[in-house]
Amino acid sequence: MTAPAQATLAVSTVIFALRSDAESDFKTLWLPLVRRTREPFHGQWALPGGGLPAAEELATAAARTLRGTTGLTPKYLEQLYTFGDPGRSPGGRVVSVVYWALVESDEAAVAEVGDNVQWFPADRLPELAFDHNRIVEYALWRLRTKVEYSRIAHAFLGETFTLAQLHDVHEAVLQKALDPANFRRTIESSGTIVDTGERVAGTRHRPPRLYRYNDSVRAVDLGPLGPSIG
Amino acid sequence: MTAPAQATLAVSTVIFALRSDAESDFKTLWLPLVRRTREPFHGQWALPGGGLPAAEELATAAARTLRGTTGLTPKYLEQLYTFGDPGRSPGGRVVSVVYWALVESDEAAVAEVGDNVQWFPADRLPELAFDHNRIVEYALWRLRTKVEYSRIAHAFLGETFTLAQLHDVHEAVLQKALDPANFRRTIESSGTIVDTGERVAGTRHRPPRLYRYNDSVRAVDLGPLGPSIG
DNA sequence: GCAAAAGTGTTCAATCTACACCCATGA
DNA sequence: TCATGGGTGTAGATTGAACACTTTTGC
Repeated sequence: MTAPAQATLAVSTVIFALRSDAESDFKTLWLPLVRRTREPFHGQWALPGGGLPAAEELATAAARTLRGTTGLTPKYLEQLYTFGDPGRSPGGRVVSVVYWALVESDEAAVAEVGDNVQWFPADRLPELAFDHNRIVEYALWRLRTKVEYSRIAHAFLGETFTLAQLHDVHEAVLQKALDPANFRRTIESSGTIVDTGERVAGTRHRPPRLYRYNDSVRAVDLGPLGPSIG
Repeated sequence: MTAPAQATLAVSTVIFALRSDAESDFKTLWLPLVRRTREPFHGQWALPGGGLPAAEELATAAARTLRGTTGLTPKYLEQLYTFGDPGRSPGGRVVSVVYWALVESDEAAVAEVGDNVQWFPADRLPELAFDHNRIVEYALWRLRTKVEYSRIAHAFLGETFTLAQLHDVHEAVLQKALDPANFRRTIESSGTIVDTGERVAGTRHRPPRLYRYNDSVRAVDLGPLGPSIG
């Protein structure tokens, strides 16, 4: 008997950014997809990714893919799940280690990047190649769950940010209104942000404080594996 | 240039059971390890597992390994993490998809199984092969975290159980005392267990009720991927 | 002063925690 | 009837949601 071919190993990444959306009061989640240039699923949209180079870390491969697709660097990157059903890829088994990432929401970067890369709103995706629709749904669930108990929303923002901006990010991700007063107290008492002492000038109302993320609490978000994940 | 060999895919499983322990008031967590019969790490203890057969589901491979090692069937099985550092295995890269499982704590089954399989207390392990000590630590963290917000502890018990038994499992996993009165109310109001109407006779005190796990809430434990995982 | 958003205070209800106490059985 | 664990009640503390209110700026 002939030994069946070993499964192929691939790394894919679900990349989230926030963007203003004409169809919604909230900002909404967007993600970049790449058009497949060969079979199977030729011409359909798929998650960015590819085979795993022999000497590359899994997380590094995910970050490289992300940079190659969007030109951006992930502000947050975490392993999501490994999908390996024998039938998920017609024509040869592929086991995909999937990561999910948050990137800073620069409006310019979320524009069209090229013919074969395009950003889509996460809740209005076309039919994707392979089982990628299911993967994105799971990534969305993880993002929404984690935003509630962890403090990762700042990854959508720049180095410093106002509480109102962070508030808007939480609202956009969770798709529900959050009381600004209670939100402020919850975040402040969590110790995850630090007052920079600066304020934003030039608004036509009371100038808000600028905060910075407190790096010393990051490890908690990921559990024991945290420190080793970029 | 020669293309470097593709990484090898393996599936390993961290298997937890509860067992009485002379050195502790609580029951403690034990897990089975297998002695390696070849290099690398020849003679050292390692997590049960092996290469992924070409046509086998990941979770099925984990369950098969579990059965082969312990003769038991998992009451709970979930993917833990995929470990793929290029340097984690001397002599050829191995990417390991690791599962964790809970099995019913039959004292007999947790006895010595053979020369090359042995159960160890989870917090007093020898130095294991590869990065397996780190993997077990992560699995322990996941188990303890998940017992608090999910209701998986019943997987250590039989079909029916008393609240005192479930209480003892929680105490053993979390390694701290839990008020029996409050524990009862928390579990009862969660809707995860159902009163069978039966009681345990023959105790020399008030006979406790027997409960059964409520299957209809299981899906919540695993999120959107739940239903497809055995 | 006025509009607008920043930021604070306060109330009420829900939940958690600790612990007192009653119940049902075997010996 | 007593010892033992099963099971219930309840007061106080903590947390969370709702919303009125005060502050600080630009115009």
